[in-house]
Amino acid sequence: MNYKQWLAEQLAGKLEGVSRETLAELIEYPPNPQMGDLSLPCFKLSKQLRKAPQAIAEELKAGWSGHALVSRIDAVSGYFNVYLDPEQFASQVVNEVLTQGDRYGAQDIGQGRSVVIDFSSPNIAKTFHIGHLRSTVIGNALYRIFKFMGYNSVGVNHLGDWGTQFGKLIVAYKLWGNREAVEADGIGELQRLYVKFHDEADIHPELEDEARGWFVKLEQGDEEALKLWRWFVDISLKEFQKMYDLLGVTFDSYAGESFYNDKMAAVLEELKAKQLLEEDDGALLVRLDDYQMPPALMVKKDGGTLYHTRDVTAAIYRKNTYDFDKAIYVTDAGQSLHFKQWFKVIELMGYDWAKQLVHVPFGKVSLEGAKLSTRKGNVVNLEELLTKAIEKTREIIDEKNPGMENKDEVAREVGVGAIIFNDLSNNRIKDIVFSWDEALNFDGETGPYVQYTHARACSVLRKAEADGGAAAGAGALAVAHLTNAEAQGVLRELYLFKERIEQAMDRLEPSIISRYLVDLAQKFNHFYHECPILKVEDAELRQARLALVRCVSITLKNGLSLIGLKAPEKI
RNA sequence: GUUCCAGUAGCUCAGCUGGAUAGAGCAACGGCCUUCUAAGCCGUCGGUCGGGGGUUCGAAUCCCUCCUGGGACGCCA
Repeated sequence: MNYKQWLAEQLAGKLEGVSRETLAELIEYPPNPQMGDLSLPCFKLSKQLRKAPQAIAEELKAGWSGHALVSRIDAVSGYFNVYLDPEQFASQVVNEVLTQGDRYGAQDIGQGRSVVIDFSSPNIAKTFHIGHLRSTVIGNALYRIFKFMGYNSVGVNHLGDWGTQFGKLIVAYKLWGNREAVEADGIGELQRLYVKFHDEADIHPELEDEARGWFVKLEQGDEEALKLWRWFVDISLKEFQKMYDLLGVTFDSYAGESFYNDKMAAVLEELKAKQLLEEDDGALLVRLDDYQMPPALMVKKDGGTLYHTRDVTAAIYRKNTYDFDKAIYVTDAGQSLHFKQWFKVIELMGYDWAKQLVHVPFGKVSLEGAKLSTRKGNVVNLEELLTKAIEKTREIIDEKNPGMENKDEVAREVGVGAIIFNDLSNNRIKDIVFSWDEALNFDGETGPYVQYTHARACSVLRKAEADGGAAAGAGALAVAHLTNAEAQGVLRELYLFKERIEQAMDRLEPSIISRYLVDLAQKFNHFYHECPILKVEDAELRQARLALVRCVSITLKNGLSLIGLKAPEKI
């Protein structure tokens, strides 16, 4: 149930010329419960109605004919405040959560339309480090959120699997590498070869020519080059897959840069035919002066294509393949101009779906002030980070819950959860300075805190069942008992879930969910501490509180799942 | 130089796109486990919302300007 909409309907017609839609937009939640559950600030209506805000509020109060859901109304300094009946509210929220279960919060806004989400997109033969983590976890969360909202999410991992670096890698491998070492150490060895190439090329510049030569061979389909390239890709993907498995991330397509090699020529032809291409110093570009942007380079002097070319090509391909309603690109904010440029190119090509393209930028990750750089070795390897988080979790479990059965699994879910949550807990646009202490801190507003709260709720429910009482479902009739401040605080939070997911989707901001989960967990922990559940004598009250605990466990689990975290029942 | 983004408590951040007394967590200090998981709860301390103008009933939020930090700006992605 949507209370803003509901109240708007109740008030519609009471004020001349003010529509239900206008009211729905104006209605808000007061900052604290003493001021009610819903409120209509009358200031904006003041001009239109030519009355003082307080007079409008009074008028609404006087004209209020009462409603079963409402226990009290008031007009206070220009606000029309509505106090919901606590029993009705409790009953309605609890029923809704229990009935919908793991679908609580879901909607069908998308109605099956497709959203293509381009995320993660690591470079082949390079370490998967914390710099790639952001795109991966933000993209994954959006993927899940859109799905929950009725969209057909399509996850695309646009692999960096093409480019001159493969020429270098082939040269380095042939000169200094061997099969055993690469098979043993995977990306680590490939990276070592790549670094060695650069060191050697400083002394022997002719290596660069050789590398260029091998890349040309690769482009022309030379069998040896292709074979090596495929091998490098396979090895890298295998290692990436390990990370994706740990993180619980999946993709529907791994079509990366190489996939578009044979599709760019047609797009260039199209650009030419549409008279958008201009030659400048041997290069081909699309002028964007009219839009206050530098030109988009499409073809280099040497005939090579660029990432503008590839992105335009990929977008057209994806539109044709998936017929998306929206195409989302999750990359760091440094690429904002690039996206603005090629989105404009799509528009200039006459495609009205240009407005369906969105860039979702996020802030930089730095390491205690220094920029992350693979070449300088100034990176935090994601595998190392996850391993440490899992180990630390395992230690805490061994200390606090040594008798637990599936310790390894839980340690993995909580350790990885801590890392994911840490990355999603503030606005994506904010820069992050990575700190081991912070990433491995499990107190306060963290993933483990939310997971712990969920496990705690589950524990209560488990014990209730063991006591022979039916913990679930049956609480509906007695929930009228949930009228104290602590329970109402939890209920209010539970109610907000649906709205928060919608916001997270509209703003493409997973942190809204993370924040929400912390809020809900805090409210629940407060309730848990203040209100005995299993120990209350009154059977109905006990039943009602158990139902509320059930609702919290359901909602926490649903929310955690939306941002890619597991919700173990024991921690 | 042009342009984009950020600036809120000692630190990390929320603040529902203009509403009621600016909220959390961390750190510090003080309480709470013979009782449902202490990865928890309660309390104390902590703020000229970067500065200055403006818009209006009302501004952390919108506009202008300045300051500070970061990013982007034709053949890398």
